[in-house]
Amino acid sequence: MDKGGGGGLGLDTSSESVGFLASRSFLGPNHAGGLKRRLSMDSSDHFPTAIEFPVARAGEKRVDEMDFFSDEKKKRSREEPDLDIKVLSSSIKKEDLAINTGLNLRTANTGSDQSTVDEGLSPTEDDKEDKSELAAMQAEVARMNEENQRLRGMLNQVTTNYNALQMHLVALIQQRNQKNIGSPRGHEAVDEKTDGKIVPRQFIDLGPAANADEPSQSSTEGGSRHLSSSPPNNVEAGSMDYRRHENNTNKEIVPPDHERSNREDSPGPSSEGWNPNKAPKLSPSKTAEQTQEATMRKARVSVRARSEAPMITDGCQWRKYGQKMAKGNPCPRAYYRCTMATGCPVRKQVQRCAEDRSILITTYEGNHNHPLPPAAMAMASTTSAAASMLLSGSMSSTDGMMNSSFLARTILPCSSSMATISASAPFPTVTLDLTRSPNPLQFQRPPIPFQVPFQNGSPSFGSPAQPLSLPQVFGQTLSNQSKFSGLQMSPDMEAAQFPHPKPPSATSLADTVSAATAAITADPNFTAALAAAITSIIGGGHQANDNNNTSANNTTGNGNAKPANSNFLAT
DNA sequence: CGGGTTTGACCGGCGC
DNA sequence: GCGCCGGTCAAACCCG
Repeated sequence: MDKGGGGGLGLDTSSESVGFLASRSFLGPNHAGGLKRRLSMDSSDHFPTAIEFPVARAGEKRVDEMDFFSDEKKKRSREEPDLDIKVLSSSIKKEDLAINTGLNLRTANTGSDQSTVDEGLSPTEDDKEDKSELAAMQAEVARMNEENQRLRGMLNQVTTNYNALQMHLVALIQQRNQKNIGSPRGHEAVDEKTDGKIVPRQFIDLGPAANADEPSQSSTEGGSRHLSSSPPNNVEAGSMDYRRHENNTNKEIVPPDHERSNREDSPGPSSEGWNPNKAPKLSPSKTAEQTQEATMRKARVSVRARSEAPMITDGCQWRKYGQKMAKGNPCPRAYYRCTMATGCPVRKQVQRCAEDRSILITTYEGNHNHPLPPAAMAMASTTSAAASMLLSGSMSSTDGMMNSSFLARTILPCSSSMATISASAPFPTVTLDLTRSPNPLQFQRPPIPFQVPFQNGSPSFGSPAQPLSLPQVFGQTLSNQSKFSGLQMSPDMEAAQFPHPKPPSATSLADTVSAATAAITADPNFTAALAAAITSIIGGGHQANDNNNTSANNTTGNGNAKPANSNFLAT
C-alpha cells in the first residue's frame, strides 16, 4: 500500500477505502492540511459575529473550538475589533429583552454615563475621549453581556433541570404503574428501597472533568466520586456478557503501557490511558471504585448518523492512530484518540455501516479529562450520560429494555422510539441511532427566528458534501427517533413496544424537518440546554452541574479569551 | 521541525 | 496450541 502519509495518494486511498465518494468533500482527515488552509479562510468569513456557533466541519481535522476561541478569535479581534463590539451591543439589547436583570440596568446606565461624559468635552478632545470612553464602555458592555449570558444560562439550566426532573418523575410513576399492572414484581424496573420508596437510579458521572484546574484528577476522582453513589449491585442485573466485560475491565486499572509511548508522555494521573489488552492484571488491592472506573472506560456510545462526511464533527480534536479492516465490513474502521488534552483517554472509532454506507457509525469510549468546548459538550455530555446509564446497570435484559425505553422517552420526550442497550456486544454499548426518519408530529418546537450560522453562509445541513456536525446530529436526535440499540430489537418488538405510528416514508419528510432542525439546533443555547437536560436527567443533576461548571470554567476561568461565545456555555 | 496520517507489525483475548 | 480478530504501536512519510 501507499505509505505516503498525508500526501495525495494517501487521501485517495482513504476516501476509496471508505468505499465512498471520492469527491473533495470526502477526502479523509489526511487531507486536512490543504483543507485546513481553506477553512482558515472560511473561518474568517465564518466568524464575522461573536454569536455564531462554532461548528466545525468534518474533513477539517484541526478546526475545533480551541482554534476558534483562541487563535482565530484573537486574530479576528485584532483585525476586526469593531465587528465584535457591534454584535455584542446588539446581543445585549437582545438580552435586555430576554432577561431583566440588574446587570442590564447597569448596562443602560453605562450608556447614559457615556452621554454625560460627552457633554463636557470640547470637539477636538471629544473624539479622543469619546473613543477611549467608547472603548471602555464597549468593554463594559461586553462584560455585562457575558455576565448576562451566564445568568441566562443558569436560568436555562434551572428551567431545563426542573422540566427534566418533572418528566423524570412522571415517567417513573407511569412506568411503575405499568409495571405493577403487568407484573407483580414490576417494581424491579425501578430502583427501590425495601420500604417501597421509589428511588431514582443513581448514575455514574462520566462527564468531563468539572474543574479545568485539575484535569489530572478527573478520570479518577471525578469518576469514583460519583461511582460511590451508584448502586454497584445494579451491574449484577446485567447479562453474562456484561459481567464478562466487567471482569475484563478489571484488568485495565493500571495505566496501559501504550501511554508510555514517547508520543504521549503526559505526567500525572491524567496520562492514565486506555489499553485493555496490554493493561496489567488487576490486583486484589484495587478498590471497587477503580474497578468501576475501568468499567466506565469500557462503556461505549455509538452514534449512527447519516453523513457523507468522513467524520462527524463533534467539537473535539482527534488524532488518527490506526485503521483496520473489520470483519464483515468492507469499509475500514478508523481509530482516533482525543488530542484536546494530553493523556485524554477518550477514543473513538469511525466506520461506515456495511449495509448502508451513507451511515457513519462513530463509537465513543472513555471520558474526557479536560474541559470541553461548547460544541463538544453536547456529544460529550450525551455519550457520557448514556455510558453512565449503561454502566449504572439500569440497562440489562428485559429490565434494561424497559429502562432504556424510559430513558429515551425521558431524554427525548417527543420521541416515541425504543431504547435498547447492547448486552451481547463485546462491550456494553449504547447506540444512538440518528438515521431514523423524523416524525413531524414530534417536531413540536416552533421555528427559531434567528439566523442559522451556517458555514460559508449556506446551510450545511442536508448538504451531502458537508460533514455532519453534532449540534445538528442532536437536533436530529430531538426530532428524530432515538434508539438505543445494540440488541437491535426486531421491528416486531419495536412495534409492540411503541404504539406510536412511525412515518411511513421518511425521506420526503426528512429534508423538510432537517432544515427546521438545522435552524433549531443552530441555537447553541438549545444545544447546550439539550445536553444539560440529558445530563441532568441521566446524571441525576450532578453531572450536568459538572459539565456546567466546566463550561463556566471555560467561560470565566479562561477569562475573556472567548467571551463572545460564552452564551454557548450558558447552560 | 512539529504535528499529522498511513500502514505493517505486534499484542492479547477468545474460540475451536 | 493455533488461528482469528480487534486494538494499538511506531516507523516512515507528508505537510506547513
